Formats: sequence, structure tokens, C-alpha cells
Amino acid sequence: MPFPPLNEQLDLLTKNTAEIVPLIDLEKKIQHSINTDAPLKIKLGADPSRPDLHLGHAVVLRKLREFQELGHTAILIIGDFTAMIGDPSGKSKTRPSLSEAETRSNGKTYFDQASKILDREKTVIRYNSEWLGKMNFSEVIRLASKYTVAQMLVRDDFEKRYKSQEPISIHELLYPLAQAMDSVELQNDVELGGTDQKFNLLVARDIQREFGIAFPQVCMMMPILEGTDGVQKMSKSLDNYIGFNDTPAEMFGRTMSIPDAMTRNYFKLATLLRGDELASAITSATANPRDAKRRLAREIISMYHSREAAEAAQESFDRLFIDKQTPTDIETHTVTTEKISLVDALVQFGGLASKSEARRLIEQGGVSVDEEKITDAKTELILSGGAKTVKAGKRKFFRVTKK
RNA sequence: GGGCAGGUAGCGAAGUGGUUAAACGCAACAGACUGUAAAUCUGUCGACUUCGGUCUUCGGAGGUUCGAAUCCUUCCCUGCCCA
Repeated sequence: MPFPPLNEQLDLLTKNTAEIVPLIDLEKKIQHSINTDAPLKIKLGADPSRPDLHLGHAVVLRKLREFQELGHTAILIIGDFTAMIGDPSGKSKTRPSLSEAETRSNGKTYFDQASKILDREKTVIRYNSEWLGKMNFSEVIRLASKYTVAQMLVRDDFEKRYKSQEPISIHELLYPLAQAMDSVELQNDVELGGTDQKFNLLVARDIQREFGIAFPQVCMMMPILEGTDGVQKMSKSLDNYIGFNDTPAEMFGRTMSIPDAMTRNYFKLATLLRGDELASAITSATANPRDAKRRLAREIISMYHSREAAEAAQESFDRLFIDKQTPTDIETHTVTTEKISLVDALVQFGGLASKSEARRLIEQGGVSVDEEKITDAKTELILSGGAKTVKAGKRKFFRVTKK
């Protein structure tokens, strides 16, 4: 199958990117690929220490998918070896090193989730322990000699930590070099990443050249999708994410909770809407933020679940939050006794951490039983009269019944 | 190797012998308000409780004291400066 013409490829690929360094090289690479009828090798690094993918990852994965659709080769690097270091970006501290079995299974999980976006059959998977694990100490020294401390400290987070007198371990400085070796090994033409990966990607480009690769990789940075708090990068540790594996109900709720101002960005980066559809969705975001967000939630759920699931999720959300009714599908727990204290029930079934917390919640008016607000922490649930429906806080519901 | 400064609840940060379960800020949770939010206001935010209290916390381990996050010893960790 011949590759599409240069302009067509460039049009698609440059959309929704934050930065391409250097753009001219991307053009040359694509032209060369067309001339020689050989696909480009596109690298994307995956961190197997956190195998739960979310919409933030989707932005980059979809770019990779576009490359696949144009006929290029997508290579997913599972960073099982680099996971021993942990990308020192942001606030993350040292991560526990994973066992080989764990990285393997995490890598598989990662790939399974990524397959919701990528073409599974056409994706090449490589584990970087394959080559990094074989490097001996003198090779590491040789690699380390290619970069200077001053160059490393250019990186934002290193500089910040250095200036604010926070510890930086030597091995953290090795992270960018280690992942650059992935690029040396693969001899990939393009590397994808978020803008937060810019430094790492550029190091890889430099190191490729150091190792004699004449035409080093083009670095393509995708915009970072802010989390549901609308401020910080979407990440699991900040609990501001919408995960590929979240239930439709969770997705709906989390989407509705993003700040209004983020809606257009989410439409652009997290949905498949393009062209006129995208434009009208964005317009409606200002006119009618709530309904725009409901649409957004449906679009997202449709991608990861189905149209039907999206409709259903919206129905129960509307019922719960807009009409303020009790949802229909509540988990029922059975107990063997005639009665159970409300506090105990909340801890056992409501997911509260302690009895104190349960008491607090009750005393603050956050709990109701059968639609009736309870403020006495000593309340007992008498189950002889049938099941009791408990609402704890805004969204926790459960039902208790006697066996 | 030497000197100095630190390690306090999810995070940041007060507190240097006694109403200190530990100020304050952020985050979180609940209530009010709303358009699902956000913003704002109010409350909560170690555990257990018969709601009177009780118990466990301030890097770890010992010790002094009627009493310690606060003093001493020792160990661990971090940053800075000097060598």
C-alpha cells in the first residue's frame, strides 16, 4: 500500500501537537519514507509502574494511532528497566522497583488498555530491559560521558529541586540517558511524548547522534491534558484522572466535575470529534456548559465503552444529580442480624475508613436512610421491616437487608 | 573527615518542658447555594467511646522529668558550607 502524499500526512500529523522539533526533519523523514516506500519507526515510551491508563495517555496514543493509519510502524517501549529508576519528573519520588513478573504483567495490562486506541496487530512491543539490562558498567560510563551535569540541570524539575536544595540522586540523572538508549537501540525516526517529556526526547535525539545515527529522531510533543481539577496534569496519583478502565458511571461523574473552562480542551484532546462537529461542540460549551459537558461525557464513554453505556450512564447521572433521586442499581448487602448500627453499616458497606468518620458524616447531615436525613450517630438500622437504603455523602448508596 | 541547618498529621508549615491531638495554609470530606461543577459561606478533618472520657502520634531506639514534639544519648535520613 503506497503512503499518502506528504501534505496529507503532514496535515494530519501536525494537528493537536504542541511542538515538533524540528518540523523540517519530519517533512524530510516522511518524504524519504515515501520515496523509499519504507515506513517510519515511531517510538512511544510506556511506564509500566503505573499501568492504569487515562485520558492523558490517550492524547499521545492517538497520535501514535494516526501514524499507524498512515502506514508507519508504531513501537511501544515498555520501560521495565527504566521503571527501576522512575521518571523523576514532577514530584514523584523514588519508586519501588518492580519484580520482573510484575513488569511483565503490568506491561501486558498497559498494552491491553492501549489497544483500545492502537491497532493491536500492528503494534510492536519491546521491553527495554532487553538491551539496558545487558549494558555493563563501562558501557554505562561511556553513555554517561556524553552528557554534562549542566545539561541535565537545564531540565526544569532538576533545576527546581537543585535550587530548592532537595535531593537528586545520581541515578535519576541517568533516567534521560537510559531512555535515550532506547532510541539508539531502535533507531526510530520519531518519538512521541507529552510536553513534559520534551527534555527526555531531546536528550534521546542528541544521544542518537552521539552513537552515530546520522538522521536522529524527530521529537513530537503533545499537549498535556489537565486533570479533572482543571489545573494539574492528569495523573492517577493526584486522583484527577478519567481512566480507560473506569466504569461508565465513574467516567460520567468525573467528566461532569471538570471546570467549565476545560470543556473545549477536553473536546479537542479527549474525543474523536473533528471539523464542524468539534467546532459546534466547542461553541455549545460556552452557551450551555452543563449540556456541553454531558455531551462530552457521552463522547468519552462511547470511545471506551459503547454508545449504549454512555446513554445509560447519562440517565442515571441525571436521575441522581439533576433530579436528585435514588439510583436504581444499588449494591445490596445482607447481614444475619435483626439490626445493625448505622455507624457499623457505613464502615462495612459504605467504604468509610473509621467509625469516627462515620459518626462525623452522620452528625454533619451527610447520611440519610430511606430518603430521611439522620443526624443521630447512635441510630440503629432495624431490618425486620425490610431492606434499608442508605445514602452517604453525595454519591455513595447501598442497601442493607436481613438474610 | 569537619562545621551548620533540618526530619512535625495527605502535603506545606508553626510550635523549643505543662489546657498541644498539636496553630495556620492547601488538599480532602460534609452541609448551604447552584447549572454537574467552579466560586462563596459553614462545619469536619488520629483512633475508640456508654459522649463523661480513654488510647496512640511529632525520623528510629533508649534516657532525664510529676510531666517531652520540646532536654540528654545514640542511630538513620536530607540539604548547605569547608576540606
